[in-house]
Amino acid sequence: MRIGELSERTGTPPRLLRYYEEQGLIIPERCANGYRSYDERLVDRVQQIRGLLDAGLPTRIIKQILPCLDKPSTIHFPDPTPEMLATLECELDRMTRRIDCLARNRDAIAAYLATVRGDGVTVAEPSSAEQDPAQQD
Amino acid sequence: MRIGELSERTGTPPRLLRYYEEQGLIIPERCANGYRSYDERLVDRVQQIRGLLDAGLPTRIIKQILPCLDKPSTIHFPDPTPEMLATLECELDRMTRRIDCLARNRDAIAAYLATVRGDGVTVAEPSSAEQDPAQQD
DNA sequence: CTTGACCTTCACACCGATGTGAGGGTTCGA
DNA sequence: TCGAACCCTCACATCGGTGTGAAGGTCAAG
Repeated sequence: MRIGELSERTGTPPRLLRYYEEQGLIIPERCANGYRSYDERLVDRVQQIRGLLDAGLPTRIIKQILPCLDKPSTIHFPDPTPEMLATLECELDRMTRRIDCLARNRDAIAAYLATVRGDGVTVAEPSSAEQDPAQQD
Repeated sequence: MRIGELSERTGTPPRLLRYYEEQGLIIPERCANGYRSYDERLVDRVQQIRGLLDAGLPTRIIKQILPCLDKPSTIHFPDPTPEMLATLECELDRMTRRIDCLARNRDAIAAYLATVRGDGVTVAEPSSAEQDPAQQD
């Protein structure tokens, strides 16, 4: 598919698709006329990229971890250098910390919302601290 | 404490502490000589801010959600407007999506690392897909 | 053939988070 | 009293992700 279609299907401006390419995150084919030609799988990949960018990872890092995340076979990466592994471990760690931070704050927001909505208890008075755990997301 | 100590204790450059103040995220006292004076609790708060920033939230949003996250009493916020609640729900949602994305990719990285490290299986050959689920974080 | 929708590259601009430095005041110890 | 180590404000620079426009090539439909 060409850039317009990928743009629509991923909700990503063409400019950004070119930017991601420039950063080495995706590598489209080229048609005879110079147009970019994207593989179907790049739809998912682009959404993955956007998600990671939104979560605060820079393209430099995303580029490093993407090759390890290809679904087909889990081991797309023949010869990972030790420093590569170290980088991955480091990022693994950072991501875990991010997740913890987000989860903690999300839960706090959820609790706040549950409280102000008066889900069984009428605001103020931090006395009892139990009710049904129906806060599924 | 003054800005230097807070800076050291949070690993945050003084410039950023001033920036966070400018953005309304923290509001230090002022000594007679004009120096900023930070409350002990701001150590945690600053770290929380940094975590959220690192997780991709802009200061504008952090400023909105911080008041709902004060530990002492969960209901620091007397009169939340409906649009405020809508904002919070929206952010709750975004954070959940971020968490999902991060968790998914983190797990994939962990799986990759487990594989290349040869944790019981010797690389290549994507044949069997089971081993002990000992990937606790 | 022309028009319009699509694509190309290039370049400049914006915004938010952060770095850095100038110019100047305060405090404390030598 | 002097110097070092703080602090202040102000302002400009950088960097990454993104927006936008100019100048031009390709292609299908009228």
